[in-house]
Amino acid sequence: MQLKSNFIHLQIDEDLKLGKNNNRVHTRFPPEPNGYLHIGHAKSICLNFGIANKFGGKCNLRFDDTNPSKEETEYVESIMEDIHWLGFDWEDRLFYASDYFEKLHEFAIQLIRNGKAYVDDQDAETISSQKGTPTRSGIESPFRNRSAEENLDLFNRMTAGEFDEGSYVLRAKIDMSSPNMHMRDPIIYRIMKAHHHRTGNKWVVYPMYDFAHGQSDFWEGITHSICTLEFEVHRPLYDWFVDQLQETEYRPRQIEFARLNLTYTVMSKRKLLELVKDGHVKGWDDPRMPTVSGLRRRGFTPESIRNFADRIGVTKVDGMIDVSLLEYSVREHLNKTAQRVMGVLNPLKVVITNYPEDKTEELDAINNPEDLEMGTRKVPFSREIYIERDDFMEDPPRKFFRLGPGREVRLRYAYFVTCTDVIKNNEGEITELHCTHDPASKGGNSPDGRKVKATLHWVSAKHAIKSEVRLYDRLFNDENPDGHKDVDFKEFMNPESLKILPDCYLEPFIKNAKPLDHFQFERLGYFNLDSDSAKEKPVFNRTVPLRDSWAKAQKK
RNA sequence: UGACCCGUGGUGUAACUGGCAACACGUCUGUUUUUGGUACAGAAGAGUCCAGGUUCGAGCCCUGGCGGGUCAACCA
Repeated sequence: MQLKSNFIHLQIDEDLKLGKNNNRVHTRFPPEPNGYLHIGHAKSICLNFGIANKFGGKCNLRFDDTNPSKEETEYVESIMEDIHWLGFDWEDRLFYASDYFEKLHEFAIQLIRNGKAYVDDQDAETISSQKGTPTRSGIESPFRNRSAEENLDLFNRMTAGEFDEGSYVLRAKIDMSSPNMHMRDPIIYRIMKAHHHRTGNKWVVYPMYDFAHGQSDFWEGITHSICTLEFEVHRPLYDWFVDQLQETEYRPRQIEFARLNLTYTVMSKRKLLELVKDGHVKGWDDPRMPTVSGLRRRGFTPESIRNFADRIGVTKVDGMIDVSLLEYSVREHLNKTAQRVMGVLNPLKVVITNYPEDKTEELDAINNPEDLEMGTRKVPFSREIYIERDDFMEDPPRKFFRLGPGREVRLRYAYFVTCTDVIKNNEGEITELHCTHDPASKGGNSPDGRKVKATLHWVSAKHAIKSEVRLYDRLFNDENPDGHKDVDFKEFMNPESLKILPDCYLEPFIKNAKPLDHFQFERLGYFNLDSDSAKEKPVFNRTVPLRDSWAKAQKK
């Protein structure tokens, strides 16, 4: 597929034209392993790996693991799985910021020697108060001007574990009166006596993001370091550190783009973690989550996510994308590829009164009208079947084309049937329908050329596979759940985001389904087999319903 | 009362070094159809935040406003 061009591609073109970095293009995707990847990360992954592809370059995977208190191996593993599933590969270029702890530490010492970094004894609160505000410049720390020797000694003792957490930090010596807060002597090393998922207890001092990121880029030979908009103000600091390292023409360049915002969803890892930890969803891969693992379990395909990422484009405009565009992308892909099958979600029994009791016929059904090469299958038909309750109305309104008393409709791939009787229980609820079929219409066409207005899906009662179907709706009822200053995003949770239908009937074909297999249940939507399935009871997730112009018309 | 960034149909993006605004989704109409799906055909919908300026000509360049976002974690 030809990827849409964007402003970053244009800038890279320009860099190439200028012959920068020996015409190399090298990007990286740098997740912090403190949570699962979400659709916003997918956008970034498609961007970074996509650039490597387009320009014949490379893209590294680098875990940004400089904060041991939040990072875990579980996250590392899920992230790698998700990237591969999305269809991208870092080959042999798997890195960690922690790979550079040694070099980073040496670099810090070099800065100290050059009088460009110093140890500060003050606590967090004091340092913060001296930082000033965006509109008022800061004041210098009383420890700012001690000697390189003293700084070196203190930093070594910090490293050796002689001090408590929070008692000392190492700061870059830049400019306390800079209009850019990030240049006001940023902290570059802090003491943390925490177990690191890779380096264990080797270190008690850890570099901050700003001190690790650009340097890691530099050492990996990254040419274009693409990140989200909120890091824009960090760029001067990124450049400042690179200035200290640069020894040849080679230089990485940071470019920022707008992160993805989707309607009716929250995207911050902190909030997603909260939903998981507090049990509002069943885990990171709950099919209602915007995580890659959640989307996968819900039945989204990598292709559809990649197409979505391409469709939404890449800019610096902080916008909000309608989830319906994501849904469109899956429908588009699944329409072309999904095996069709018939399944009844809200069953209503129908007895074909003029069909023999013991007879069963095997009818031919097309597996995918969009791809005839997928062939056909046999669907069993018998005297008792189930149809969708919504497909019958006792007193149908004008535009209702489906079954009603005395009406004739087609049962897909089977027969024309006419409703003769409506059976009710004592409460007046419809429990059963009696119909007659026209034997001449076998397969779904009448030789006399008679037309019917509707085609219904159905399942033979005695052959049906009973199964559970889970219907999902948006997790939040508000378009922008975390966009309200005074209301917690959880206030907007949709109590009906999950509806479980325990007694659905599916045609026998789905017996062979494997977890994650995609199907279109004809006239209903796209579904896939959930990992919760048991042999006796399969469980299907509804990925997304089909477009439904009847339902839409009804709303009016 | 600082710095940086952003401002094109309802939404998201286009418009190469200035040449009377294009595409996708959505919406609405029809056609086809053994899925009220898909496909196909067509329509409506912005004059590019505002005001000046440069120019034969500006969404693109300049100036000034207005609106929105980001930045004051020993998070990333």
